[in-house]
Amino acid sequence: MNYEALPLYIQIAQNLRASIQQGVYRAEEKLPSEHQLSDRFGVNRHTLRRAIALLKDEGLLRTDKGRGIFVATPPLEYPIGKRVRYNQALEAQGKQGSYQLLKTVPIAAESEIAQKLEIAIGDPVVVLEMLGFADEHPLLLTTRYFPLTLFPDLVQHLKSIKSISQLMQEVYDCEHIRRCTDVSARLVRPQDARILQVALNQAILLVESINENQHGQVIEYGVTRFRGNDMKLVLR
Amino acid sequence: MNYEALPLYIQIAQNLRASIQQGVYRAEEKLPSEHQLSDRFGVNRHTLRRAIALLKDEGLLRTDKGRGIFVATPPLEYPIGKRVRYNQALEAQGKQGSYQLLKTVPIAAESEIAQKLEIAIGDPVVVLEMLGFADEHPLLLTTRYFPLTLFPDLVQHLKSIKSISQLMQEVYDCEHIRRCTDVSARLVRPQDARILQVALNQAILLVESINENQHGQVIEYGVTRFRGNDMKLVLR
DNA sequence: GTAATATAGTAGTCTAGATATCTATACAGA
DNA sequence: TCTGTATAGATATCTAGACTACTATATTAC
Repeated sequence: MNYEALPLYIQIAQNLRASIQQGVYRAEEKLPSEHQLSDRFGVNRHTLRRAIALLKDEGLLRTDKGRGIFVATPPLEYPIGKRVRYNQALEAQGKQGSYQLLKTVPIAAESEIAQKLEIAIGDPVVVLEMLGFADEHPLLLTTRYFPLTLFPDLVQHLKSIKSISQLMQEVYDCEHIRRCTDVSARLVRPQDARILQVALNQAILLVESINENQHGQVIEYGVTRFRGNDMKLVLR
Repeated sequence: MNYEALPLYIQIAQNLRASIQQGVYRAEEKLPSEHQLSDRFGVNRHTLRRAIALLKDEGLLRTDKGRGIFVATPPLEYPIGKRVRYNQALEAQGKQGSYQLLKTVPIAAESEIAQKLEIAIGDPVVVLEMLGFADEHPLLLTTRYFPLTLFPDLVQHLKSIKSISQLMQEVYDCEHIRRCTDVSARLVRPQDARILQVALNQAILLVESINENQHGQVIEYGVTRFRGNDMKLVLR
């Protein structure tokens, strides 16, 4: 029996992962091109690409079309405020924390998002990815979708305003009401594990929520991953 | 500008996603083989596989090497409301709920249990361990503590009655109302994994609940472990 | 009848190559 | 100086085919 016969693309991913962790390639540094790397490992370019895909999934690498493969920077870049009520779960416990905005991407709604937000497919939506802290420790990672038709210039406002709830209230005169919340348990995804600073093979709480305003319009669809051991949702 | 020029593998994923949501393929049903699907969509097998990979990532599909592509079973929904009705929730989704009583042990309450049940240390309590099924598949494992002072002869009645809620209602004239529910995520314990028939290193939902009767007396403290992938708590 | 074996069908891996699309740069022309 | 264009190099997508490993089933041997 050949115990070491892991697929090549996994072996290559392990090799590159080690190189990055050992500092052979530093943050934001450009790796050799796919062509060079596939030559170096003696595999086909497609096999190498599969290894790169794994590492992208883990959040270790990032690829820019036409530019190259880069080591991803650990996400500690755009803090936009402190002491924000970033979700009902923390509010329910009267806890507050801080968060960092990791990503702000405008997209066109594909079918699932459109359905959740009750808008048409293709309508403009902004995706936020936020990392929430409690006592300086990463606690949750949330991906939130807001319809841009209801909130024009949301991306602009995000740069200057501290709290999403506050922004909703003050700029758009919009309440932030929970319509529906689904809770399940999952194993942490590799890319989330790094950001949440938990080991692989840890359990997380997966909370899916839909929020609406005072007129019953859906204003947000969000998926939050809580560190399962640290977090206990309390329902009363 | 070509706005519709999404990559083929994304279009195919959307197509299949819609088919699943529309019930063209039902839970646990086998999809056509990769060969057949790539023929149908008129693309290469690799392109199709990429679409399948997307849907596997979303948890919509599952592939078994040598067998085929299958629609993953969507998680059961478990509404959390005031009343506690385990079987009704399942039956609402077309599942037959049933229970197996694994253990019935009368004990004297130690401090934690006494505190949760709001009784004195040493008071008589009965511990139930129950395995809950949905259509013959183990779904949850629950350990429940009932104060025997409120429910004399509970152990006797358990042998003849199927539903705890029903027993409470009919024998003790006692409502079964949710006071407090805590939800977190854990890795399954090895001994639970065997009973729940899940692999080790799987995530489970850990639900801790305290229930009271119509007079505000605590009648139950319970700890339930749900199969995380199969169950979704729904709060509305 | 049962167990071993052959066979067909399935998903997984890997190679090979073509084309598309995006980025950076150099260069020519206004 | 600015702008458009050509070009080289990069990633992204797609096709084609070979081979591996696993599963289910039918067939054969006993």
